[in-house]
Amino acid sequence: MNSELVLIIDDEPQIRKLLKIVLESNGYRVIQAKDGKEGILLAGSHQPDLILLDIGLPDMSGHQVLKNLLAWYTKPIIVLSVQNGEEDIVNALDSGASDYLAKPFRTGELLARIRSALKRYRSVDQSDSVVVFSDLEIDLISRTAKKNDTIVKLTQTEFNLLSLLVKHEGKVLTHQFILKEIWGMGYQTETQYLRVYVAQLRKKLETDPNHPIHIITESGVGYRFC
Amino acid sequence: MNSELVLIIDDEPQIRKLLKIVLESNGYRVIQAKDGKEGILLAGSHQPDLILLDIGLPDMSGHQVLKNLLAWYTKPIIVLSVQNGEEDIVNALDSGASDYLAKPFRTGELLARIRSALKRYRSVDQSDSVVVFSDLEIDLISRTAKKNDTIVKLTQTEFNLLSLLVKHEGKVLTHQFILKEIWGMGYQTETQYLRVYVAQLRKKLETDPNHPIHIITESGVGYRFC
DNA sequence: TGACTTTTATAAAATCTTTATACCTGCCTG
DNA sequence: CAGGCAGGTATAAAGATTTTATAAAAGTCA
Repeated sequence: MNSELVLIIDDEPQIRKLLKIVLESNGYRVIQAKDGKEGILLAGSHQPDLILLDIGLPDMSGHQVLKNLLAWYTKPIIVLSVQNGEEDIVNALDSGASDYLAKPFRTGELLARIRSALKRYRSVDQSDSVVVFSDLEIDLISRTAKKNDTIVKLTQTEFNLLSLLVKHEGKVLTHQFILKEIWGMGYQTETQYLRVYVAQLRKKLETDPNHPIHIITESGVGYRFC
Repeated sequence: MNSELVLIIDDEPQIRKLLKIVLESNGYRVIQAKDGKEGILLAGSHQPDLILLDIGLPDMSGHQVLKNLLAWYTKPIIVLSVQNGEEDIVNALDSGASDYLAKPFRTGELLARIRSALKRYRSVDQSDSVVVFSDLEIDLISRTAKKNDTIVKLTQTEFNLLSLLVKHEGKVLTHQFILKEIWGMGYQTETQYLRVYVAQLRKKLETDPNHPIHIITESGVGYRFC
C-alpha cells in the first residue's frame, strides 16, 4: 500500500488506458480524470504523489488547469502534449511544471522522467526519513511519533501540526502561517485553536510540559521546533 | 555581478560558442570546458549554479563525468546529447541528472529548462539569510540570534530592532528613523522607548554591556550597528 | 457512544510602557 | 579649578497591557 499514487488527467480514453497499464505494471497506483475539473477535484481529495496532465483538454484550456494546480499542489506535475510547439513547452516549464513530454512518447522515457521527478521531490521533501530529536522520533510518512521509544498516539490535527513544525525545524513559524497550513485559508485569526493544540502536543511529547524544550513559544510571533 | 553562472561542458567548439552567446544574451555568466576532466575541475573551482553537460564527450564517457559530478555537485545538471536514444535519456535521468535535452535543441526550450531547473533548486536551497558579526550570528528569516553559538532569546520588538540595525549595518540610524520603523508613525518623539530596548539588546548580546562593540551610540544622533 | 474538534473561561506569564533615578560629558561661572 | 547646570544617555523596576496556557464545556461526526 505504500506505492506511489499517480493521477492521470487526459480526455482520450485510449491514452488513459495505456498509461494506466504502463504505470501499474511498474508498481504505481493510478487514478484517472477525464477533464480538468475532475482532475482538480481528485488531486485535492487523493493527494497523489505525481500528476500527469495532458494540456490539450476539452473543458478548460490545459494551461488554466495547470495554473490552478500550481497554486496549491506542491508535488511534481508532468505535462503531456501532442503539440511539440516550443511555445507550449516554454510556457509549461516557466509556469512551474516539473517536466514536459511531447506525445507520442516512449514509455521508457516517460517512466524515467516520472522516476526523476519523484526522486527530486523526495530529495527536497525528504519525508521518507525519520527525524530524531533527542528523546523524540518522528516518522513523517507512517505518521507516527515516539517518545523514548514508546509510540505516542496523536490525532490527525496534532500530527499535522507536529509535522509542520518538524519540517521547518529551527525556524520561527508565525501563527498565521501555521493556521493557514493546518486549518486553511480563512482561519488565520483563530489563534486559540493553535494554543489548544500546542498545549496538547506538549502534554504528550514534552518531558516537562511546563518547561518545553522542543516546542518553543516565540511570544507575539509564533512557535518554533527545536 | 549576481547573475547566475553556467558551466558548459562540450567538445564541439561551435556548440560551445552558440550556447555561450545564447546564455550570455539572456543574462547568465558562462564558463566553458572542452572535455570531462576540465569540466570537473572548473565545476570544483568555480561552483557554477548549473551545468550543461554534453554526454558524448571524447575523453571519458559522458556518463562517467555525470557520475563523478553527481557524487559531490548538488546543483542542477542538464544533460545534452545528439543521440535521442531512449536508453540514454533513461540512464541520465535515473542516475540523477536534473533534465535531459536532445540535440539539436531549440534555444527557447533550452532556456526554459534552465530557468525551470534553477527555480526548483532555489526553492529548495534558501540557505543564507544568516549574517555573522564576530561572536554574533543573526538569521533574519528564522528570526534567531546566536551569541557564541548559543541561542539568545529575543522578544519581538527586540528582534525587530536588531534586525533593522543589522540591515543597515555600519550606517548611523537616527532616533526618529528607528522609532518610525519599529513603533510606527507618531512615535518619533518617544526616544525613551528606544533607549530601553537598546539597553536590553546590549545586556543580551554584548559581552561587556558597558562597553558595547556592536551597538554603538552616536550621541545626539542615533545608533549604529557594527 | 466515543474520539475528536471547536468554544469558552480564566489564570498565569511575558512583554511593553512608563516612571524614576543615576550617569556621563562638556561647558559656563564664581 | 571646583562646582553646578544642561543635554543627552543608561538602567532598574513598577504598573499596564497583551499574549499564552490550560482545563473543561459544548459541539460534531461516524
